[in-house]
Amino acid sequence: MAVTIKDVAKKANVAPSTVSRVISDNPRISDATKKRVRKAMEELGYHPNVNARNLAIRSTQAIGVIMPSSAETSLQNPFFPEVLRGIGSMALETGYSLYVSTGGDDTQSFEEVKRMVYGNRVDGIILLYSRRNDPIMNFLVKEKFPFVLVGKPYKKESQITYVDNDNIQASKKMTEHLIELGHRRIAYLGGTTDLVVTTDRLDGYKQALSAANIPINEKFIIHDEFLRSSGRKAVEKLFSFSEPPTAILVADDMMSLGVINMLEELGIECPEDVSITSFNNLYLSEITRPSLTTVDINIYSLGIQSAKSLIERLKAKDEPVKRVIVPFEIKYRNSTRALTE
Amino acid sequence: MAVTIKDVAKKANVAPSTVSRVISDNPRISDATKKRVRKAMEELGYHPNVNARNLAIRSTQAIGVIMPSSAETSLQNPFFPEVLRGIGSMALETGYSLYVSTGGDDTQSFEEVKRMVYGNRVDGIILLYSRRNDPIMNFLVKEKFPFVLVGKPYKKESQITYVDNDNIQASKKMTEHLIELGHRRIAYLGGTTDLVVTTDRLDGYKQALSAANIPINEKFIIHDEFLRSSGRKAVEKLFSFSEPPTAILVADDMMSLGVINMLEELGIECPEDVSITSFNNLYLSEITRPSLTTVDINIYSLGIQSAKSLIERLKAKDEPVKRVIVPFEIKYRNSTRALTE
DNA sequence: CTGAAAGCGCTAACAC
DNA sequence: GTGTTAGCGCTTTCAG
Repeated sequence: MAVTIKDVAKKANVAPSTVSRVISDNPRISDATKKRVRKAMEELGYHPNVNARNLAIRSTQAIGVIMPSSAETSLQNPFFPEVLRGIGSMALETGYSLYVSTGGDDTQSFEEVKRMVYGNRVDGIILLYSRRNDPIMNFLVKEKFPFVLVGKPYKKESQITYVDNDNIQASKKMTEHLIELGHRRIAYLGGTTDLVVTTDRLDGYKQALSAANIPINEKFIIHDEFLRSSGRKAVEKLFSFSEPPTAILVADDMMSLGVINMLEELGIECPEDVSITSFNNLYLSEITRPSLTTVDINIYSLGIQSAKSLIERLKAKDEPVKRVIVPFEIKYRNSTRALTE
Repeated sequence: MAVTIKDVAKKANVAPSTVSRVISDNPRISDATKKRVRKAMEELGYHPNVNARNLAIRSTQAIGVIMPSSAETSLQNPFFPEVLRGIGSMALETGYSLYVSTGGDDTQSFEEVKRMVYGNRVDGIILLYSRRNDPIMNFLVKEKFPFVLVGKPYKKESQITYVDNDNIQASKKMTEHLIELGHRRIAYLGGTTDLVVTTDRLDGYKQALSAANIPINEKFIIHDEFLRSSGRKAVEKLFSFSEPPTAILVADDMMSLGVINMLEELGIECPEDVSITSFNNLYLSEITRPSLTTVDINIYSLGIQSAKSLIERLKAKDEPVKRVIVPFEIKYRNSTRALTE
């Protein structure tokens, strides 16, 4: 087997405990022996065994990251690698490792989480999505296991540390923008209503309409899986009305791509015939045609902040529950235009 | 602390070793005691401590996944979540966990790998990219640490287990398709030549041209970061020739998006003015406009196979080095058309 | 300042 | 079939 702390101890003529202290840079060790021990470590090519260490200190220096169950095509959404990048960079900086669960179906996802929690694999967890009545989140809460949520909790908001954008506000601002451009018939296309982010964005939309005294037309509000053809019917229907929308607020960049594509098949051009606004500011929203007017939600920063909050909590058990709101910024591009009729 | 194997042993009136045997479902334990022990575990809410187990068996049941250093925008490429999904599903099935390194810069990436390897954090590693003279791969080879590569090794091919498509063939086929469509002036746009996949696809392109007796025009071969504006100059130049290309073989779907976008800004339409073929068949290649004629490289399967190969290797130390070639399939869509002039 | 020794929770001979 | 007993490699009192 590999070289252990004992080998180093022997070579440096000290006790294993001394070596251990050198590793953790304990100030009570004389510089002389420190130097000697380090030299021995060097020569032997010693590297501490993390497992043994973790067992002894009952911690793992690892955090678990839970993606939504991959049944959904959602995983192809570049949102995830991007948060991961943020989380990863913070983890690196603080010496934590990343354990990732990519899901499978809901049951498997849950199993993975149990393994992480019960098996002492990770010290804390970051949940990359928020939906109502999520069994995993309920489990984490029940077990009092440290975790932070990326997104807004469906309930028990005050008891859960989470990192989110102000999606209601962002959506409201975006809708107001459309209104300023002269649009009145504005539709909302969102994904599954299970996700809190979807309903938040819907709320913002409604608020803006109400504030502008535009009646809310329930027929203009559609929830569907727009990535697949199933969404086509919905879009077709939307434009079969005698007074179809002149603008659409779409809840996600990937979805927008799909919607624009469907529209084109129906002979409806964006932005000429209909303006589209979107969310997330994925890299591709800039290079798609038309480039998307979209809300930059700062995905990377969501990752950074969530990792930061979790790690703070792990270091100080009594760290208070907190909410971190990452600012958003609207990117004005070419998928919207003023209504001139 | 949590409930341990001893607690269960006591409660079930057996020795800890018996409990351990029940956990691993050792056939030498009578069904009666098995039942009794399981009941005790149930009642106590016992879950084995993975760290302790790992320490005892000197293994971690975890595999490390190394992404390219995230300096590159490449991480926003949905390729990664998709392989991850494949790897994850295989890992789940076999009881392995996933450790992910998201990079940071090259140095940090390397550090992470060392931590994984030396710290005994993972049993094996999957490298998600292949480039020439990659220090990480060299390190892994030198340390004789079990790993598999997604992509083709730059050298020492016979000593490294890897999972890849036949990119040369795929590229050749695609180029032939363009030739059949009547194109003669075909350009190749690829990413950094560091990546083996880039050069493989270039090779296939060249082979097809040569086979068709079309001289290779070096001015038609461009390597650049097409995601950013830097690529624009290259594209502009390409179309400033008196005889510009009528078709372009682009090495990646995301890149194709960017290229089509640039072309449009130059007033060049796809497929009317220029045909474009692409690689990867990301989900978005179907919903972009025009939808992309692209090579489906079966990303998910690349993930599955790489995990499978690694795990086989981990289970049998003497498992031979192997090469797995995942089949590709060309998806014919709307970014290409026959040349009629 | 440093050493000795007792664990952390589990597995794996080796007995019986 | 099941119990006993050493470890796995590291940390951490407690002495000195």
